[in-house]
Amino acid sequence: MPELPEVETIARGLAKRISGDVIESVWLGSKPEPLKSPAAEIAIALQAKRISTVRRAGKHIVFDLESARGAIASSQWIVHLGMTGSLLVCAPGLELEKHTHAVLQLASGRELRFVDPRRFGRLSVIENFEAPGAEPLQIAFDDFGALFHRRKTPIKSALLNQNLLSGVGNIYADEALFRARIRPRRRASSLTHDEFHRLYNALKRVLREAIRLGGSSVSDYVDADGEEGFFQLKHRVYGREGKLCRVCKTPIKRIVIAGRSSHYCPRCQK
DNA sequence: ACTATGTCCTGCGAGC
DNA sequence: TGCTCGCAGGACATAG
Repeated sequence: MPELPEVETIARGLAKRISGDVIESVWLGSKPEPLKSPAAEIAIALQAKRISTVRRAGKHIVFDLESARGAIASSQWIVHLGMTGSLLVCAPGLELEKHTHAVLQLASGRELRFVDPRRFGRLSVIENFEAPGAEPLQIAFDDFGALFHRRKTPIKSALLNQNLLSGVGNIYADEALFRARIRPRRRASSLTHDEFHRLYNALKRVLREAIRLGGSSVSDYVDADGEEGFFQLKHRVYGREGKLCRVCKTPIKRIVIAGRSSHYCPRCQK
């Protein structure tokens, strides 16, 4: 469900609310595990650890942990929300929502819960985690171009490849391509220097604006405070098949690229 | 090495 | 009202 702006919003909300809190105990649902690391390993790694910070890396939420006694322990709890995962901070004893897979009891008395109906989300404990791809908001233009300009795959697929850029998903790929006036099926290698430049800038702008508005709430996304985002009001192509382009009034088209629905304006995008 | 396709899950809305 | 179908913001394994 969440892409970079949504994950950023969630991570900021969590950082604000639970930084400094200590994990007293851990419950992990059994079942087909949404776990990347073994359950016992995760439970042990989280137990009695202090959450020093919460931040985003690509689409991952990173909890930096340290020993509750202040000793250095550079392990990190990594949460990937998949499509439908959410992290909730709530009062203890509140009835467990269906599809709750993890509950952390915090020293402050609250609980941090991981809920994920579709179970595409993943939990793991790693040391020195790094997302494989580059951060779209950090990368320099030259590196951005170098990442893509030899690839024969559609530019849309390349944008979704997390090993290249980390954090771009289906909504923001479509929205950035519209703003850059580039069709999603274009081979990445066919883009001109000017087009790469437009795409680079469009992607940064769209991600920054989405973060400012708290992300896109298109189905059930809410941030750590239970608040919805507002960027869906700014979508120009995503989810607008058949509706009129906000720029030229041509109906927006929907096609499938690499199994993902892709939206574009046949007149504005070349 | 790079690229396209299928699969993992549950829930929801559209259409009949 | 109740059923089936198609679709969903992600990422991986597998096949070509």
